[in-house]
Amino acid sequence: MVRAVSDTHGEILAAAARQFTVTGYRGTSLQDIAREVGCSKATVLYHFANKEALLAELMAPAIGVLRDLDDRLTGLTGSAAQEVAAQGFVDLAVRFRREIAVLRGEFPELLCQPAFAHIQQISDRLRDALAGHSERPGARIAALVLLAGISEACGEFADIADDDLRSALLTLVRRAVEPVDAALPQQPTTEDKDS
Amino acid sequence: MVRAVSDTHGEILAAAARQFTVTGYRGTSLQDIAREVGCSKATVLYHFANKEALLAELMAPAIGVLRDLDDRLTGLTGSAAQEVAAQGFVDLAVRFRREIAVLRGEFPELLCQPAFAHIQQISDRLRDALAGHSERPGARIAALVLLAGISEACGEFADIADDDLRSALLTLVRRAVEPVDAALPQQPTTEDKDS
DNA sequence: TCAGGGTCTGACCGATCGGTCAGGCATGCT
DNA sequence: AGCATGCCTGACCGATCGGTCAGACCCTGA
Repeated sequence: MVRAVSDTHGEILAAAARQFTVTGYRGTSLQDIAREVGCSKATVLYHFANKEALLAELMAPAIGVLRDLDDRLTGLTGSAAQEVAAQGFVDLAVRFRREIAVLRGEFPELLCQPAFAHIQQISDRLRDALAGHSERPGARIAALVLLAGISEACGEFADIADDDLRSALLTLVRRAVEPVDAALPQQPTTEDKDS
Repeated sequence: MVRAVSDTHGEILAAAARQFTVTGYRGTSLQDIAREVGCSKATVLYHFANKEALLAELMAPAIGVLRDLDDRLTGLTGSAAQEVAAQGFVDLAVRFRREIAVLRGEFPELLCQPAFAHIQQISDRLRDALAGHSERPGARIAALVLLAGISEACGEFADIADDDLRSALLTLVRRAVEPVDAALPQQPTTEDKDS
């Protein structure tokens, strides 16, 4: 039967999402969330086992998409990996701007928790793919800067439509990433690494 | 008289720098810092008025250089502003990787405090300069992503020499930034949304 | 009518936070 | 000797954190 008389669970989730994006995970207390919802802190902890579980449920969709992207990257190398990584990550960042913004600055601590332990490895693989699996410092630096910058920045463009932001970010990434294939005729680098 | 028998003040500063970069400002307690130094928490608060003062003294050199860069940007427009902003910020980011990493994720809250209130405005001007003072969303997005990404990423390259990191970042920025002059001033923009 | 389960709450807990304070302990000056 | 000063500390404070718990308040089905 329809039980939508009061969707407290959903309201808590929504309030947490709002506040996490503004003040961060650690910077938001269960009290703050309860106050916005208009319930008690105990009610928040009735609907969610603990604060971490609240965050986990909030991030679940984004993490699912991230995992899908990770799967699609397996086996790809060179510019193919770069293009899939670029498109996939930009799309993910745009769609889940808010969720990504939640993690702003709290990655190191959050990744230690079991619920998010695997994200570090996925994002490492994503960075490698965006660098075309190149070992050149320039490629690795560019990939890291782009991933970090997009994660950090996409939360600030709440006023830009998804499609516009996506195309702008995609052209930026394509322009900024070191082309791994086309770089070969350019110049022989000091160390020769073939992929 | 040289009284360098025990430079507790400096030791506290060094320990705070180390811990802030690892666990962040909020994530590091005065107790943690005192433990690493080998003194009591009260000693930390004897040498520094409060936790914020500790952070302020830690960031002072970086903030000074940032202010200098801001001064050098006044009056510059177009590609000249872009180039000065790029060189200045990359140099600053490389020299003060650790200090910048401290602010990771705590910008919104820290900038509310009076000691750091002006940084937001400076970084806004820096972003505008890197965008060549263009109003195009693409230029603004690229500038923001680059600034955020470099800030976020430069702390992770502790193993790369300053000169190498600087040149890599500079080529990345020059490649990624939207050239403002090449698009010639006031183009009728036959197609601005279409791509 | 009553039993029972889902929902919600105030009161409370231990831990930790940043910060205060009175005083101990050297050292150097008069 | 007496005193001042700089450095340091343990004990303590109020506030806040995440989390627990017994019980109140529905609503529904028997």
